[in-house]
Amino acid sequence: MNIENAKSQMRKGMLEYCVLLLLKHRPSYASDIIQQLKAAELLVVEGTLYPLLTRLKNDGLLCYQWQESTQGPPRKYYALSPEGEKFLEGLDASWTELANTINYLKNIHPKMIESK
Amino acid sequence: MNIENAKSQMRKGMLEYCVLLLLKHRPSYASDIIQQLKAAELLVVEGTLYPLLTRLKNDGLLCYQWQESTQGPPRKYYALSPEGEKFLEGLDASWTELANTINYLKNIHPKMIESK
DNA sequence: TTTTAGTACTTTGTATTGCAAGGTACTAAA
DNA sequence: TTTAGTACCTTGCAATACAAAGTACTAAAA
Repeated sequence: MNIENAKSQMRKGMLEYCVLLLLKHRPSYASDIIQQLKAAELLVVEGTLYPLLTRLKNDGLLCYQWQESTQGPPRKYYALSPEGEKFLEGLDASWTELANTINYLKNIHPKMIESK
Repeated sequence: MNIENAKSQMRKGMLEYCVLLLLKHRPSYASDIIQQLKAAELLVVEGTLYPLLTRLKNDGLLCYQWQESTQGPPRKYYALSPEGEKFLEGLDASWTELANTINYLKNIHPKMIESK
């Protein structure tokens, strides 16, 4: 077990949330999403993102539109569906809950040690 | 895809961090850890925790000691090894980074939409 | 024309790991 | 001797991140 693996594990599950957050603000295509996440210091690769987008689309959370590009093959622009927006609200709540839990665990008062 | 599954995915990778955080403050045995995490509103089950503890021990991050119990079978108390403490510091950094990333994504200014 | 480079989407195979379910074993009370 | 409580452990399945390889379109270079 190395720290990189651990970080990768941490990203798991968060990716879905991050992608939905991005798409809420701007419909994007896969390569664009990867660039945006990279800018936010979250590394993702194609083999991770494409299946994720397909999954979210199959679940009705995303829809897409093909769009011509002046420099290369056409792009698949994904955007949140109404269900996707609702789902994202749920994830927002889950994220807040998880962040609270971790902050709580990080701040367990040293007293707990003595109470043992 | 339902919200429960998504929440479960979010917990992935965080569990390891949470368990190490708990053990930093107090050596504990598995059932105790489950109770503590439950109190922090993070659900974990035996089938998840036991393999996790074994993994962390095999990686040299945890060590344990058997201890008699007055009411039942003996308990395996786990505690952080020196490597485990270092590892936890790395996870602290990763967590902070991830939390920053997500907060950044949550607060992307609407201007980004126009700048496209 | 053919080749090369760039961009973009997709699939396959592997490894990790959360979790449900079932199992073992010890203690103590009914 | 049976039942209940506590604790540890294992097996099998499903989800999914990722590496790697593949397809296809455009445009510029040879």
